[in-house]
Amino acid sequence: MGRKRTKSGKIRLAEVAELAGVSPITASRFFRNPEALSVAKRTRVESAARELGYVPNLAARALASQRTEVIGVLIPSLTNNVFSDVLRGIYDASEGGRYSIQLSNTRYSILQEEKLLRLFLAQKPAGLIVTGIDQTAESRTMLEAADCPIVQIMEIGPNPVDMMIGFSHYDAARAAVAHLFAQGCRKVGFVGARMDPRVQRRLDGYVSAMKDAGTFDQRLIVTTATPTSVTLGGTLFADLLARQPDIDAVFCANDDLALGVLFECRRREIAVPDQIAIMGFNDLEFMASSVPTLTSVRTNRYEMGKTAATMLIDAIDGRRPEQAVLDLGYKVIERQSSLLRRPNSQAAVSGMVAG
Amino acid sequence: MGRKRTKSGKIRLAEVAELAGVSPITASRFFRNPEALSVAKRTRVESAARELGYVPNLAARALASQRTEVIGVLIPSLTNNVFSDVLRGIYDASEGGRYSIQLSNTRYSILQEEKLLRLFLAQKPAGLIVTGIDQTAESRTMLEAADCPIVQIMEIGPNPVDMMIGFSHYDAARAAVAHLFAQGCRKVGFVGARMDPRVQRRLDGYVSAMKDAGTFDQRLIVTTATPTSVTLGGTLFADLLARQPDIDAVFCANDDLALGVLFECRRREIAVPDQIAIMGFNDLEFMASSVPTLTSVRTNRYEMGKTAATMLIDAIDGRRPEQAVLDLGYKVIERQSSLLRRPNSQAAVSGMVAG
DNA sequence: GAACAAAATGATAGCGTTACCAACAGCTCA
DNA sequence: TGAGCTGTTGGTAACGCTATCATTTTGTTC
Repeated sequence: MGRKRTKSGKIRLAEVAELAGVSPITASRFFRNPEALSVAKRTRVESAARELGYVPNLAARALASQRTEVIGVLIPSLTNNVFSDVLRGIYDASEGGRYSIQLSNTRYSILQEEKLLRLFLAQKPAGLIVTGIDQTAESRTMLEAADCPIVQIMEIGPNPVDMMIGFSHYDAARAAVAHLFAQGCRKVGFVGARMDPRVQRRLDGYVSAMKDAGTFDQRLIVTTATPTSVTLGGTLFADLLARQPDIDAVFCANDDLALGVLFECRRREIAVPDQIAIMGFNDLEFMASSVPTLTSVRTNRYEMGKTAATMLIDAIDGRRPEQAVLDLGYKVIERQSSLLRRPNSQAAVSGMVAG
Repeated sequence: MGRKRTKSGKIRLAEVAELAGVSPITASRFFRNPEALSVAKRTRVESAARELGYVPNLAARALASQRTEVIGVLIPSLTNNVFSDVLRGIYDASEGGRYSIQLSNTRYSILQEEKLLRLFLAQKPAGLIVTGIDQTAESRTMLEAADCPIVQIMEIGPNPVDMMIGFSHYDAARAAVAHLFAQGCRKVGFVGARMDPRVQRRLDGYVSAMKDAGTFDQRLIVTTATPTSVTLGGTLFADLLARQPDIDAVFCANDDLALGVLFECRRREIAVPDQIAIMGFNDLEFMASSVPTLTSVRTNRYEMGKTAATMLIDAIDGRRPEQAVLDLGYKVIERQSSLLRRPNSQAAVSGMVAG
């Protein structure tokens, strides 16, 4: 009896095996572990597959092998530029490989995250990338019980579930404030929105640096749970000014806010940096382009995503990374908006950088 | 013989059926079409499933039913704000439903798109969302042969593959230029980057409007294939100025470029809008916040994504939309950067809006 | 060249679900 | 009363692949 196609005319593994003159299971091995075949059969299966245009059926593979080739990614927001850079890194690293990315956004809610986690884990993903270190106890338990590699991204902290890549937002904020102090600023305001755990830790870093310098004042802090935006930066800054007209610098929890502050200064004809210095966080592209250019803390977001996905895939394939926790560091990028007393200093203050 | 669990301890449909006292196939029907069961059995299956914490095995379902519950989404870029808004709409619309989103980015390459399309179609997706109307002939053939609903997003044009949702970039650009003319501008420059098909059509709209007014001059156009950025806006504007110092307006193909132009004007102490009017495209959030505020053309990106996904899911479930092509229109948002002779006019010029 | 180990290959039996068709109950209508 | 519906339920056989273990082939050693 000749080869029999499936109804839909699709090529199955059996057809490839028949053309190659091997058993289906040998053909199957070719796609999973080519080295296990003799060179002769390897070539035969390869050309048979190409000739027939064989495409493996992932559903059948998943059912038979009891695992999927899906990497789940949980991020808080699809809109935030910060995450789109990370995402790009993740997609770039996974491209061309056997694993596909399944993306979901938690909308900055750890309960939503827990729900999605449950959903993901039910599908037995090959690996998982989750944002941050502030999961619910229930999520934490699920993650620890999951039998797949997991990478926590965006920040580092104690007790990683598995692997971890990011940097210390606390330290980065301290470095930012230290830079402003070095420029001669004393009354440094803080403007923050959304106040997710990482922004909160930046605030903590700011508070500790201010306390160290003996210049801490609760009234210098303006925050809101509202999602961040450029417009909001202006609004919050206006609030801050109304309360504390004599501030000499503003540390913004992100660059959008910083841009909003800059615009608000322009509207009010406040000279930047002469009257007020401005500092952002993340170093988005536009920070180097504004007038004046805006000082920020550079974070390696693309690299973070790319490395996270690479580490994860390696771990899935049984190649555990040497160090499970990777600190990608940060770097204060000094620009016009904060250069006061030392206008010619263009040196950068770096955080710890691993790798 | 009692119920026998699978090795992994997972609950299968068979266990649910046994507890409910029905056959597996009846239990299966409960999850796909509850109305087909009698009320008694429906209740029994439902509580059995809940009691056992049953989660369907998607791989088995896909294998048996010969189709997946995956919606493929092909977009050119993960970084571009424009697409992140669209994506958010798509995810919001699909959330909680049975379909999951599989995202890939084509990096603005129609060859990459063709490759990804082939990959996607091999998995028999439930539906497909693709960006734009400029596929390769091969892609077009594959799309037309695909036995799933398809939505083309971002723009509208003739010969939809299936469904289509977007707006006319050509008309939107013409409306933008018309607004500038109405403000008394004559020498309107064009600044564009990346030059993907939609930007190209905006350029075409600009050219046609300029020709209609008899003010067209090839030297007023500065474009590059480089990815867009704020910094690039400044650079391109500088090129334009060097060539045509006497322009009185700039129409930017997107808002990032417009912001870059604004900064460059500030650097050169060019008064906006008095010396040069600026107009962007997309109306990103910061446009309303800059100094001066920036005129732009608002496009309904979130709604586009949300509606596209909703239409697609409806079509998958057999509820075809009344109209296969949806024009979401656009709206010129007049702001300070372009208000010259009629500084108090805040009226908006709208494009055709369907739905 | 026999004995053994290692590498390569194959046969069989599922993986958990749904498609397909058959069977049956309850109802309407003549 | 029974033919003919309609609505509901179940039995059987895939879906296309891989895990497991058995078997064959090849290589190595003395």
